[in-house]
Amino acid sequence: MTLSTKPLSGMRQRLPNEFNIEKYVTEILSLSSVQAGFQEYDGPVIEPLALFAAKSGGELVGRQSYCFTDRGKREVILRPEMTPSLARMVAAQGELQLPVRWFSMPLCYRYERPQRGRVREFLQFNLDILGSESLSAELEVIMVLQEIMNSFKAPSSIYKIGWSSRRFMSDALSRCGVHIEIAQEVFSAIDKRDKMTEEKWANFLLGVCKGDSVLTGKVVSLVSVESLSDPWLVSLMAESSAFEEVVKFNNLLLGLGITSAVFSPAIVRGLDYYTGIVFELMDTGGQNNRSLCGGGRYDNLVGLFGNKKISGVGFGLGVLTLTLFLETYGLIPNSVKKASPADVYVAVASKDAVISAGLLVTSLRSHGYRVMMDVSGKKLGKQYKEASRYGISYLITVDFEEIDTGKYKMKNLLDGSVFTGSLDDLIGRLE
RNA sequence: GUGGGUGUAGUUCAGUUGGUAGAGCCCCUGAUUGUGGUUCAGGUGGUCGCCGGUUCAAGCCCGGUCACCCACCCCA
Repeated sequence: MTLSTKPLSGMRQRLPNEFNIEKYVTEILSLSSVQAGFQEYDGPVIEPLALFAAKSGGELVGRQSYCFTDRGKREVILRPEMTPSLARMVAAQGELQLPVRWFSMPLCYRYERPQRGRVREFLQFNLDILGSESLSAELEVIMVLQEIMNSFKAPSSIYKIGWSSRRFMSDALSRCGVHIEIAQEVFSAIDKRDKMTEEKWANFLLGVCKGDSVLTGKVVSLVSVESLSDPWLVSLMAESSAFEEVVKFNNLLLGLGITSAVFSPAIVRGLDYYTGIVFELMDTGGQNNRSLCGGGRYDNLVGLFGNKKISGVGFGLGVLTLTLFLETYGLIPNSVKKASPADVYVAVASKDAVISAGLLVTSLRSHGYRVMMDVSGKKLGKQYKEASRYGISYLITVDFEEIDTGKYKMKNLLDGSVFTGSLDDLIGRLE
């Protein structure tokens, strides 16, 4: 019986070229975080099931997780997301200086059927601020997100950061007359709005509201609101602190000129632990239906581990979904897609020249160049071909003549020019 | 978990009303070339996903099964 050449469904396996692209993406994410004063952390891949059962949302743990009983009879789970682990880490550090600004690039696991932009093992960039209740924390996090998109040279026309507030929506819905018992269902219905036509959705909502057409009409107006100064909304939300917060946050965004951030009352977010401002990053072109990034404020997560009350705000961003987004808009530079593995290829003309070639290679490497030496033992023509296929710019041939004279022939494979000189000459010639 | 689609060479795909398998690219060899890129000549490579059925005959028709892709669900 022969083994399959494929990895398990949805599991990551990347060839060097694909790896290069992923590395380009993750490095920009890390760099943007570091530039904003965030520090990197990591946590365990395997966690107790209870950590997620408490707060993540039923479906995520119930149906979409890799969980099993380990040899010590513990119920464990391959982490489907990072935030609960983060909350525990912060809760455990009594002396931590708050607020903390941390980021991470964990592999996460979800047992779902794979499709475009969704696999079972995926990198999810996470960036959080814990221990600040100020709206500045939300603002800071969105500023970083904006800076990330700028670093990828993504024009603001191709994406938007939609945001809303859970607290505001709860308040607004109850002012519309939505009974607390169906509030959760209404939330979930609102979340589905983009998935169907307006008519269909209105009908669906009518069902959730148990046929109350007046109520349905109000909810429809609410999620259709485009401006925070909409008179109907302003009068509905009179003296609402949640509304004041939303208005204040909107002004902060306007003040900073973050125009890609748009108030969108229909954004709810699926994870149960979000409490305040929530946001997500979406492709406006419709090419990538999945949100690239989702986040918001969670107030009570750290409280699971004791009496401490620490509020946090942050987001998770799928490296795969982001990469797909960048690829559909041609934002992965060619230099990344076709990165050559070396600056110089050292061709070995005969077996007896190996030692001399090796010495040359060592010397060039010590000068900081990426140098590949032939290991095929094939004739020179083939070695040229290999170097050229790798996209390597320079090729140095080593043969008896070179060994005797100490002068090497270096060919520029891009323009075909040949240069002859000593090792020092060559180094001077390399960029 | 639900629905749709596709499985033929390393890869992208053709394959007629059923008659024993084809192309481009890649790869290999040789010639040409400024020792690689160009051009030319030649070549390797396939239990047609798997199992069963119909038939004189199945890549093609039928049933089953597996795998992958896409969408829903959920979410990154």
